Amino acid sequence: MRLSTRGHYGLKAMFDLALYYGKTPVPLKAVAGRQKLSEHYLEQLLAMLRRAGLVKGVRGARGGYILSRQPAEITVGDVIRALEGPIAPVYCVNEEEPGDCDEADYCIIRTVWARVRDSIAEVMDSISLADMCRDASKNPDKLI
Amino acid sequence: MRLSTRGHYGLKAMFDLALYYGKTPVPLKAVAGRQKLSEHYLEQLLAMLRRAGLVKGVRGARGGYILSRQPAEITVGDVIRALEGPIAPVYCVNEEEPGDCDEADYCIIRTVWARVRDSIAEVMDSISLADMCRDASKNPDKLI
DNA sequence: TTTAATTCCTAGTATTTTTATCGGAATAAC
DNA sequence: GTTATTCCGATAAAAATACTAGGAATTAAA
Repeated sequence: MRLSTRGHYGLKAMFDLALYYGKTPVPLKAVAGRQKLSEHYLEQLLAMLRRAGLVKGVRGARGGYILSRQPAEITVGDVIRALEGPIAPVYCVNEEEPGDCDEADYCIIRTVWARVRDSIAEVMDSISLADMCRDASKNPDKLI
Repeated sequence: MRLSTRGHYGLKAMFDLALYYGKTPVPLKAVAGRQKLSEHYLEQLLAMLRRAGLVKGVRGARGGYILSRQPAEITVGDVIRALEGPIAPVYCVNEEEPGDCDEADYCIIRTVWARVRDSIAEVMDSISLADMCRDASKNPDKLI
């Protein structure tokens, strides 16, 4: 039950952008520097987030990235789905197009994974970037 | 957020053993045949489950595997931890020995993953093999 | 109009993890 | 002693992950 670094780094980046929401675009380099991530790698993650409609890129000097919606309108679930695909502990309980357990046997197992999936989705969908910023402002140590 | 096939196959095997609990040992070949899994691969999973103390191997002719505790005493969480390691969406919120996010920054992220972890663990720890057998007996179609 | 800062794009590659496969030794029932 | 089985260690193939590299396109500002 591991997230890949895509999800982890991607959420860091989105949180970073949320903290700067409403200001000038944030250059990739700034995010990568603060989060100590490879620029090139992070760039790919931001491309995925852009294609998913979660961020916008502003090209040219003084460009950077900005969230395409308000932080309150973007959840952890949005970010993770953009980077890791639909939430699904196993293929047969995929949120979008559940693969078919060709044999209809043993599907008690499937109900277990469905409960796990729902529980993950519920948590992720209930936390917005704005929630995270609010928590951060209560603990200044944890700010950037 | 994917489980590897180890967890998926392993839970299938444990459920299979639970359905035969109290009877003669179940040979690997029988489990593999019913679940349509590679014998050799399943053997490795059962070795992991044995080392974790969840099953016992009975060697020799008429041997096989049996659960080492009653199905009510074994949860999905036990099985998954034995096969996939401690539940942890990311290394820094590992259930057992959380890796240290050397930089103390951005750890709002960590609280998010901790909530995800707890929610997964809560579901997995609340479902026992006995619960699954009970559900199965209500839906005879889903029995072996 | 040049320069510098930046996103955007495509491709490649090294590493790690996953998913097996193989062959045989040890054990025990019949 | 034969057969059915677990147990063990090694290896290999496949897939995913995590990154690296280089350069084209775009834009602000000097």
